[in-house]
This record gives sequence, structure tokens and C-alpha cells, in this order.
Amino acid sequence: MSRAAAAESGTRNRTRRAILDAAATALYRNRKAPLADIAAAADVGRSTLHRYFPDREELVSAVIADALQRLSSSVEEARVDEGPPREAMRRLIAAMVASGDGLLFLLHDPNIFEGLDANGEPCGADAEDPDHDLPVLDLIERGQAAGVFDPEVSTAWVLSVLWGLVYTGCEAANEGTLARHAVAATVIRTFENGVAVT
Amino acid sequence: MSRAAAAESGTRNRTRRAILDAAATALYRNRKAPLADIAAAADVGRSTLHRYFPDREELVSAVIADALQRLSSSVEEARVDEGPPREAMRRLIAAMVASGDGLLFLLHDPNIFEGLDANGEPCGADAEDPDHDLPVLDLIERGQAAGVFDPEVSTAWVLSVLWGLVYTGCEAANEGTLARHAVAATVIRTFENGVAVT
DNA sequence: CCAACGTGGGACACCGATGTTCCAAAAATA
DNA sequence: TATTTTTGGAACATCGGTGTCCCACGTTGG
Repeated sequence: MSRAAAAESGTRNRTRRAILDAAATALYRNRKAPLADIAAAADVGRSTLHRYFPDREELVSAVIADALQRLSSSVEEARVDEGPPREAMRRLIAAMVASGDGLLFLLHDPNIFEGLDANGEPCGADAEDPDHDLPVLDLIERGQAAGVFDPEVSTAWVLSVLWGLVYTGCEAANEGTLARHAVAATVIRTFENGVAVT
Repeated sequence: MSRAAAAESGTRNRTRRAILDAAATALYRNRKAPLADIAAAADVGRSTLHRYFPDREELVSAVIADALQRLSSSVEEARVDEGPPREAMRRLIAAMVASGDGLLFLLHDPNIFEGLDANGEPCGADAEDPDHDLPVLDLIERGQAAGVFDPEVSTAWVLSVLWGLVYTGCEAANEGTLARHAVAATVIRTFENGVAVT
């Protein structure tokens, strides 16, 4: 028996992961997917799922936290605050795309952040979750100031477009419309230049 | 009693509309919103709602059909097959944006078309629903051929980006991030030129 | 080989959503 | 105003998802 909650090591971590992944996929398809389905998808007894996550609420919180975790570590290693804005943005997009499925789940439901924070704790409606977007907003602003990003539109809009395009790219890959390896490049291309030729 | 189903005229049409609209909004927020909530939102007794749409299934089918209806009539009057591609695309985007909330509901759930066709009738998995996108795909192809749209990416990708950006725009307007009247122009600008300056 | 751990599945009570029926009140129409 | 249409709400049975408990089986590791 260890003391820290961090290292539940052994079989447990694996099943936990399996459940988390299955839940992310299932919940992406249907936000209200029955726990039974999730358990089945994870190849785990409904009982076991319940043993790891007593509540449905605890499960979704964990899934959100997990996805958020992956994402923000991806973003962090993109070092958005370093180097020229355009390159930084390209690194960021690549990192986001690489986060893959968790992202789809996260962005699929606009209401996902309402009433929850990254840890699954309920939070006041005033807390928007600026933590994750702030460095990105900085990057966008920096880019606009440097004359590489369109200064005629708001940073918030650029941010929305960023998320939207990344989402579209991941979705296209999931549907087989776009090859996995081409996603990042395509998203970057469209993000920077749109679809019209000069 | 009239014979035609088309003209149920009178009070009925109004309540029907109210229910349909309320349902579109409620279902956009939560695909599994309780009928009671929808009825309440429509300012209608749960009983009445049930009188118009016996099944939940019939309700969502009707909402989908309705949204699809609005959208395709909007698109139709954009005359995408006439005039230079760039202008046609601009008209199309404006028309889509104008369709507004129904669109959000439609695009929110990627699985919405699975197992249903425009009339709410179940249909084989092979029927993809090309009816609505086909003229748009034609437009894109036409634009690529004419050298106004990026020929380096697939038409399917351009289509995805189009839907995605329109969705992002509508969502931004809904959240108040972007002024209603600015949505179309902003979407068009970004769609054509991306967010980078040449 | 034996114990502890982890698991699956059945049985159960509970609750919210759904769909049905009926009736009295409100609204539209003549 | 009289009549028909339309509505809202209560009561009810049903169903599926949820959460809990318990026990037998398989797996892991000493």
C-alpha cells in the first residue's frame, strides 16, 4: 500500500485508463451515454466501473480533467511564448491536433465547462477557465502586434477559429475524410491563408 | 376538417411553431432534454406537446426536418450556381448565417443524420444526404477550377471548413462574443483569407 | 500453493422520463 | 352568446438508467 494517491500502480491504472478512454469516446458520441454502455466499451463490468467512479458525475469530471490534462501538457510543450508568433502558432496547432480524441470530447459540448472546473469541482459562474486559453490569447495578441495575424478581428474570434479548425480537422480525420498525418498541415494552411487564393 | 395536411391553419400552426422553436433551442443545449422542459420552454402543457408530437422521436424528427427546411430554402435563394464563385460563396455564407439557431442545433450533433433522412424516415446507412451539400460542392469545385479557391485541399475539406466557420460564427454571436450583424462579414473574411496577413 | 487483490454479474430499490387517459377550463369561431 | 376547438393539469402505469450490495471466480504475487 502506498501513501500517495498518485501511484495506484499495477492493474488498477490500466483499467482506469481503459475506462477513461472508453468514456471519452462514448461521451463524445453521446453526452448521456448509459454507464452500462461505457462499461461494455471499456470491456469492464458495470460493477467495476462503479468501483472506480462511484458517481456518473465523478466519471465525467475525471474524463474532463484527464482530457484537459493531456491537452494542457501538449500545449505547454509547444512553448507558445517563445519564438516568432507564426512558428509558435504552428507548433501549437500541431500539439492540439496530436491531442486527438480527448479534444473532440472536450469541444463537442459547449456547456461542458459550465459548473465544473478542471478538477471537477463546482465553481462559480464567474470563473471562465482562463488558465488554458490565456497563453494562447497572448500569442494571438503578440502575433497581431507583430503584424502576422489579422488585426481587424478580435483575439477572441481568432481563438474561436483556432479551436474550430482544429476540431474540424480532428473530426475529418475521424471520419476518414482527411489522412491523420495531413491534419496538422491542412489546418495550419487554412488557418493562415483561408481557402481563397490571393 | 380540411383534407390537406399542409394547411392546419389557425392557432395550431402557432403553437406548433412555438414547440418547434423551443425544442430546437432546448435540444441544441442538450440533446436529451426532458420533454417537460421543452414544453415549459414553449410555454405549453406537457400534454399539449404530446398532442402535437406523440413520440419524442417524432418531435426531434420534426425539428430536424424543420431546420433542414429553413436551411435549404435559405441556401436555395443564395443561387450558388449563378455568378462568379467568390460572390456566390459570400451569398451562401450570408444565407447560412441568417438561418441561425436551427443551424446550431443541426450541426451540434455529428450523429444527427444517422438513421434519419430529411423527413425523419429511417433510411439505409448508404444514403449519405448528398442533396444539401451537392450544389455547394459544385460551387467549391467551380471556384477551384476558376482559381479563386485553394486547389491544394480537397473539396470535402473546404466544405467542412465552411460549415465549421459558420458554426463558430453563430456560436460566437450566441455567446455575445461577436455582434450579430458582424458575423457574416467576419466569417467571410476568415474563410477567404484566414487569420494571417500576407 | 496460498492468500490478497481485482473482477464480473446478479438482485434489488429508486428515481426521473415517458406515454396515456380523462376532464374541466380557456380560447376561438360562428 | 352558444358551440366547438384547443388547452393545461392531474393521475397513472411503465421503462430504462442509476447506485448499492453481495458473492463466486480468476489473477497476481509472495
